[in-house]
Amino acid sequence: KSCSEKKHREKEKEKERLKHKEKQKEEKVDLIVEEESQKRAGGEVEMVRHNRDNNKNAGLFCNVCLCLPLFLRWEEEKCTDGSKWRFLEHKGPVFPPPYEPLPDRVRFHYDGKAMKLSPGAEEVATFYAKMLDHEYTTKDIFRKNFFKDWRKEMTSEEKSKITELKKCDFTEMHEYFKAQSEARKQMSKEEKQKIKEENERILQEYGYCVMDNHRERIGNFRIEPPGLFRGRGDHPKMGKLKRRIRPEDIIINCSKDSVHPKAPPGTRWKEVRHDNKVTWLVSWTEKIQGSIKYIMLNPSSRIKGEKDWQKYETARRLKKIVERIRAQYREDWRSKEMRIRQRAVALYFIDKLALRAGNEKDEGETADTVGCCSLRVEHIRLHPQMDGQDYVVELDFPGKDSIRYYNKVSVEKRVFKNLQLFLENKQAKDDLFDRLNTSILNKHLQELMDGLTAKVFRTYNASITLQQQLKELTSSDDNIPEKILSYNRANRAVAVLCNHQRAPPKTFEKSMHNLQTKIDEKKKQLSAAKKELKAAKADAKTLRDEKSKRVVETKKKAVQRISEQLMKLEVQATDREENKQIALGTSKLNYLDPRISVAWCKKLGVPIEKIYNKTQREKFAWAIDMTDEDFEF
DNA sequence: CGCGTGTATTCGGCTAGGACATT
DNA sequence: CAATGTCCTAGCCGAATACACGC
Repeated sequence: KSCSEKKHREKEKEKERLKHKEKQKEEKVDLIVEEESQKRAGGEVEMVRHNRDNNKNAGLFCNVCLCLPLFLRWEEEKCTDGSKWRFLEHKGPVFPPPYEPLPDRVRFHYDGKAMKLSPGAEEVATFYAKMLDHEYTTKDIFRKNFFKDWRKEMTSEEKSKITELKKCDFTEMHEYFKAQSEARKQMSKEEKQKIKEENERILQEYGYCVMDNHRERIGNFRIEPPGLFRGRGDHPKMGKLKRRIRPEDIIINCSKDSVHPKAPPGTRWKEVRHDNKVTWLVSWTEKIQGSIKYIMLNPSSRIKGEKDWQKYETARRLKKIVERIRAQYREDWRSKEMRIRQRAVALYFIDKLALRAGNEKDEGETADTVGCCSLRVEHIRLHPQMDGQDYVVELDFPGKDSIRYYNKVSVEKRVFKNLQLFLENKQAKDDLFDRLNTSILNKHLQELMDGLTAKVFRTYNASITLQQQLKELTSSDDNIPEKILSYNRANRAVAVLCNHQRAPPKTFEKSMHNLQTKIDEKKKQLSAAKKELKAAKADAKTLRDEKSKRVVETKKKAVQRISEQLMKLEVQATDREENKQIALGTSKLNYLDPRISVAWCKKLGVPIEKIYNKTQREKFAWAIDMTDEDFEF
């Protein structure tokens, strides 16, 4: 059933494409562009080796124009004046549904007594009730912040009654929501299908915009629903109320000459502006940190893809001069000036350890996390000698998202001596690099290379590591599962470098155990199959007829198949074990030049689908499209 | 062997956190 | 140089999907 539905959808899409293509032809855009691309194919643009007719990735092209490979299209449409688009039309954001008061039977209790809350107070109470079995609700700061904000939503009567959170009993509400989500799971197929269709309708209406001549997918077209703020780590604002966003809070950005999005009936937007120097479609101010939130396009869009491409091109430019930069910062370790020594040592950390830049943060407003430039004395320990190594630096600090960075590295003597110097006469809370911040560092980097900033080192080191590791680990003789294991190992080396950690999956032990059982069974199966093969061979030798020969062949094949399956399982087990606490996704999505992976796939005959799933292929369409097997980062 | 059902795994949405440019 | 604005990076978690299993 679902298969025929898929086909149907495909057909629909195809129809739409054709329609759009017709339109394009009418405007003669296709023709002009075609000629232009022929001209370029002559030489100028390095990457133009593309033959449209041979292209198997037709589905990757813009579904409006279907005219050109992405990167060529981008070339065509390039603007130099800093404007990000010429035309932008969209339908505005989708708001979350309004609050539905609880049925009367679901009661809130205060100090043991049932109590009906006013709708405003009740809504906020449900936010808390929904989180009851989350660790957050055990934290003092969370509870304190929640209670304070909740009281602001109460009527004066409620306010005078409800004075202590610990006398509040939300369990009935909690049970109610659990039952609700259970009921949702138990819904019939038809009901589920209906919901799916409705979501699809909303996606089609609000999930796309037209930017310049293309229909592009929007990233997050839904306004964030109200709830309780969940900061990460020890966030001083956790538990605060995130208010409902109203149309009056929202700024719309679109073309003057587009059909402007309509505010919901009886409301109006805060503002409609037409700023083509920015890429966002909708923005609002979030009241907890006072920061601005945006609705922007999906990673598959031109505007994101082009930027991504550019990011990797910058990293490749760094590759060309990185040795020179290294020579220089080594030189700077002996500078007369403290600020230069600090800059040079910090840059060494950023380069060698792939640390983030480390901007200052406002104390008290955010969790206490640091990066390179904001490291403090308490985050570093020096060991002239440790584990048989000289000059060991021990780093231990909370990084982005309060993920712990812990590492012991042996450094050069000069770095070590400098660090000792930086630490002299300082307290635990003092900055390690007191004469340095990200702005100073980036200003310096800018002078070394156009577009160079601290984060380019992270991108560069991640990508170059992947390329090296792939070269080192894979051989063309390996079979596909082995190649994929090697790819994952290369990917893993990068994730370790960038400190991309995850909590071990809750079911890790169990799933590992299951896999082991499967492996044991396979082994038994294999030895049985081998035995059978032997017997068959013996039969064939004595009987010498066609039939027994055929039996030998089938048994042979069975043995082969089973041993392949076994191998696959064993590889899978290794891969999973090694991946216990490491997240590969972040580096794959944000740090690894996709062209490295695409080239590797082509060279080794690995289908790209084994490396990138559908979303990833959409995001990296430009790379899949332009890269051939001898691409070098 | 196909089918429905329950369970493990993967995906992608969500939204916070950070880098860096601009004001 | 601090504040603001923009957009990229991040892990978590529920939903979707793949897979195993029994009939």
